Amino acid sequence: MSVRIKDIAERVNRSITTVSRALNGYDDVSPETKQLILKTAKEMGYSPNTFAQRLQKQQSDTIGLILPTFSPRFSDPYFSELLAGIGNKAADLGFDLLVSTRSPGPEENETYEKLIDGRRVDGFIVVRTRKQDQRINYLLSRGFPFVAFGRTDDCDRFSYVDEDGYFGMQLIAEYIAGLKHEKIACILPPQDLAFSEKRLAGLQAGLAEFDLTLREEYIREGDLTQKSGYQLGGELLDLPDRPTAIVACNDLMAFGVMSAAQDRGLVVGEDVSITGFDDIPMSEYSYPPLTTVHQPVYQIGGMVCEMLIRQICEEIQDLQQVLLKPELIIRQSCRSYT
Amino acid sequence: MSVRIKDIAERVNRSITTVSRALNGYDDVSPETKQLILKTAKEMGYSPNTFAQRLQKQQSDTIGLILPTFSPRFSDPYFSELLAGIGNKAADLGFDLLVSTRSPGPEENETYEKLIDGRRVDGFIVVRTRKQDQRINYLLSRGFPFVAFGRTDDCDRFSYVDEDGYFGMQLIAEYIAGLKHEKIACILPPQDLAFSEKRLAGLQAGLAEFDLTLREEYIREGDLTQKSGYQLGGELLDLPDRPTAIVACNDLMAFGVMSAAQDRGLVVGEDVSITGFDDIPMSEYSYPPLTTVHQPVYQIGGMVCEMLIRQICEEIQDLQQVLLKPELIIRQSCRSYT
DNA sequence: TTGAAAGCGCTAACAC
DNA sequence: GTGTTAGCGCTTTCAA
Repeated sequence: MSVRIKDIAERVNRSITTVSRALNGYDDVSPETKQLILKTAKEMGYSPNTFAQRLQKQQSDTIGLILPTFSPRFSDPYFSELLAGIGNKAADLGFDLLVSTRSPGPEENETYEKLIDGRRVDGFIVVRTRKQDQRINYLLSRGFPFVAFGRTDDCDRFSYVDEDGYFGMQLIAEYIAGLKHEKIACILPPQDLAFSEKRLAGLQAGLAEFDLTLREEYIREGDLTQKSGYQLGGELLDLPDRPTAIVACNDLMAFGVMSAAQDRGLVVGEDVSITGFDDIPMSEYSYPPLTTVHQPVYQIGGMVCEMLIRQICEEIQDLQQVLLKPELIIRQSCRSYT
Repeated sequence: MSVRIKDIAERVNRSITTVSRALNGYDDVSPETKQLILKTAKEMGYSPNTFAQRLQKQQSDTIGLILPTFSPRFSDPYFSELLAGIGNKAADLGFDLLVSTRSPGPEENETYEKLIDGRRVDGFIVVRTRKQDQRINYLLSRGFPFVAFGRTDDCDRFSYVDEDGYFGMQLIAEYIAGLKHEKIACILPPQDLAFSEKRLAGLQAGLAEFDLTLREEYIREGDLTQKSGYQLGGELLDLPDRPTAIVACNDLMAFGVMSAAQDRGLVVGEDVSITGFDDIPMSEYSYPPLTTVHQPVYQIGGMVCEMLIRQICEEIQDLQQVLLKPELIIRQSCRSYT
């Protein structure tokens, strides 16, 4: 039913080799033959069988992305944007994108293993890196190509793109401290994530410039969802000596905190100041609009993807390590403490 | 470097045929041989070359999903949840998921064509259906397997899962009308989308039960983003004879409308009532929490995926058409008009 | 119960 | 410039 190279060969009375060469643009085919072949191929509606090509070439022209889905309700605007960035770039460069969704854990590792063993992908993009990242260790141990979005505790052995979360939180800290807040609370990402301690450290460093420290009781650890922001923000706000500013380590949690504050009759940006991190589109339309740190997620997706593909094609050998300087986006969720 | 069936064959002194049969669980292999082969395969760390299998079997065990990304900043929590639903189900059933991201238009169609012609996928999941959907017409004309999430103007020729948006909007209408609102505005999805007119019709039908009609000047068409909700909601609120309730056709636009109202010093759920559609997680944490209609997107993703795979495997021949009854989720963004 | 051989559709080394 | 041939790794007839 579908046209093969052989069919074309028979039609033009040439060998399949010649057809193959013409199709692949080799120049050891006479112009006339080439013309003829190209023309008939088009007429017959030929298109190559991808799997035959891949089997022969021993490469899949496919990159893998395994999304860590924490909850069943994996509804994260951040990831859909990242996906678009990766997907569009991959398509531009002629690569397929194979996506798997697994929750972190042993099953996740098996998925990596399976894809490698079945030779189904040429490389991976690893997202949401952990401090000690078994996925990365595994990939490293097998010498399999990958690029990470994010660093780890030990990241001089692989290529990555990351945003400088330390610096980003420093900006937040300076901003909040500049607003004269002193009772500052923080809701951290899960501790095992690589960016968790960097953000905390940045916050502390920024605060230190103003001779401020973060009180132990003001630190909480969330899971990056609105729900946990709501819960932990509530706890913080119910403290006898309530913080006047709450720094959430991502926008989603910040929205949860806002909601908790509003439930308690507090006006966000008046009675309590709240900040986020990521600058997802929603943060421009929350009430009040959220002060946060921007991450160019779409572009990062594109960069990571391109780096990986170049690595696969061996256009680059060296490690590439990119650290982006984030930008503070001031909106209306904070005000000066008086 | 990687183990092939041939290597195992040599090791156990059997033909590759026998090895293949043992590995594939055929029962015309003696138990001992089978044991031996399985054992050595494991020892040698054998795993089959996917592309060789696929070439031979003439099927890809892969389903395709082409996400329509409207804006470069494709940040839609709805889709990440859908993706998780599809992805997890696909993995469970042993299928790969190939994801492409393209903005609607000619390029999008080429992507479908390319994947089919290269025999890279066995079927597609089509999302965000249009009234006249060229993607679906194309797939139908080629007789290529697919299942749609959503209907079209002419949808008795293919399998789909859809939520009954007509009914959903009826619920909204009845709720709003029951709250004594009369000046009710509506922000529709883009007209070319299939669910657009269904939602409008449902709204009108629900209103009609209360002898209410939708005024022409109160109808707007958005693009499903917060931004357009903000813009159009603003227009509506600036009307000399301002509506008292604004029905947005998805949650994201509803958030935009809320933000526009708040910018104008209006209290949402007091001065103006606002509703959404989808019930994305954010709608529970907006200020105020949003009254909306629930869509079980994760489950829908799973259903659609399973239907497609059954269709591919020819376990089902008949068309499957599922229409889900939605549920109204009442939160705090509306109040009785007095 | 096993094996030889053909073939899936393509590429490439080599010879002419 | 073109064709012959082998081979990518696997499955599956067919014959023994």
